[in-house]
Amino acid sequence: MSKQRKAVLQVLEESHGHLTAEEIFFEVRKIVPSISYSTVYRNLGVLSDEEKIHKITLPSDSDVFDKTPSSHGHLICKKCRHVCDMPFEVTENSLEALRSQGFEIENYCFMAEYICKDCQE
Amino acid sequence: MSKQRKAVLQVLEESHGHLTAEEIFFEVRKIVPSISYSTVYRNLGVLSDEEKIHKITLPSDSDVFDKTPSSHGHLICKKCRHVCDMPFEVTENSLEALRSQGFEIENYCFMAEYICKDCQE
DNA sequence: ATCAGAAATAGGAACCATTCCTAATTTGAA
DNA sequence: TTCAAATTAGGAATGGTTCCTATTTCTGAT
Repeated sequence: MSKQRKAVLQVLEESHGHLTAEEIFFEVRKIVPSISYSTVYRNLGVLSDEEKIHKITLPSDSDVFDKTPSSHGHLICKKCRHVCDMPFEVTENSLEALRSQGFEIENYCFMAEYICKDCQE
Repeated sequence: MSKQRKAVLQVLEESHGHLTAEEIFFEVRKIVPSISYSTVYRNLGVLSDEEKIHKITLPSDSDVFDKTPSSHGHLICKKCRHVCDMPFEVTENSLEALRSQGFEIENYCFMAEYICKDCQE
């Protein structure tokens, strides 16, 4: 694994979990200053394909990359756009319901907007 | 309501329900041949704001516009990219579970990839 | 019916996150 | 060590969507 790819993975794993490509780019530059944007994107793609990380496409926002490789739901604050994970059982129950109706789900994206505690003032 | 906006709404309502802006543009041109792309987009935006239609952002695909105005889940075929609605109870149950955990959901997007019957050969 | 202001339009430029291209460099297996 | 395969940096290109502007079309009060 190239030092660039290693650095991309490291930044994501040492983060709180959800970063945009831009955030990753600026963090990785602290480790590999010469790295280019395209290398960050390519490695995020490779790492997603290898299922070491997970790409999340949010409506009207940049993609976000998640250190947890499997699909799971996300909650995003309508005001500050901060992303957090949805409780595991919620999505698990939905998938179970879909499976029982004959839909073999291979991958999914469940994103819900709410207003987080910090923004509720 | 301008004839352009009326035509955009009409095309969507007479469709099976899920069309991209491009598909809408070409259909609407049969009714109002002079219409421009920007007018289609602007009106899709206005109609979404007025909650007469609903915009769906799909990972790695163009946005899709839905004649059903409220949020609901979607199933998209991994091969042919055809979109259909998720059974209502599935998403309703998930939202209920989130609400019971204190998350007041205002809007959501639930999209699951599967392989539809036609593509399963 | 008239006319002023408001709303909407067509067309095209701009935006911007992401992908693609290419020549040069690095990697790792034998 | 060697050499093909993989990867890189940098920048150009892409493409869906939004924005800009001058012009046209409504609207409704007189």
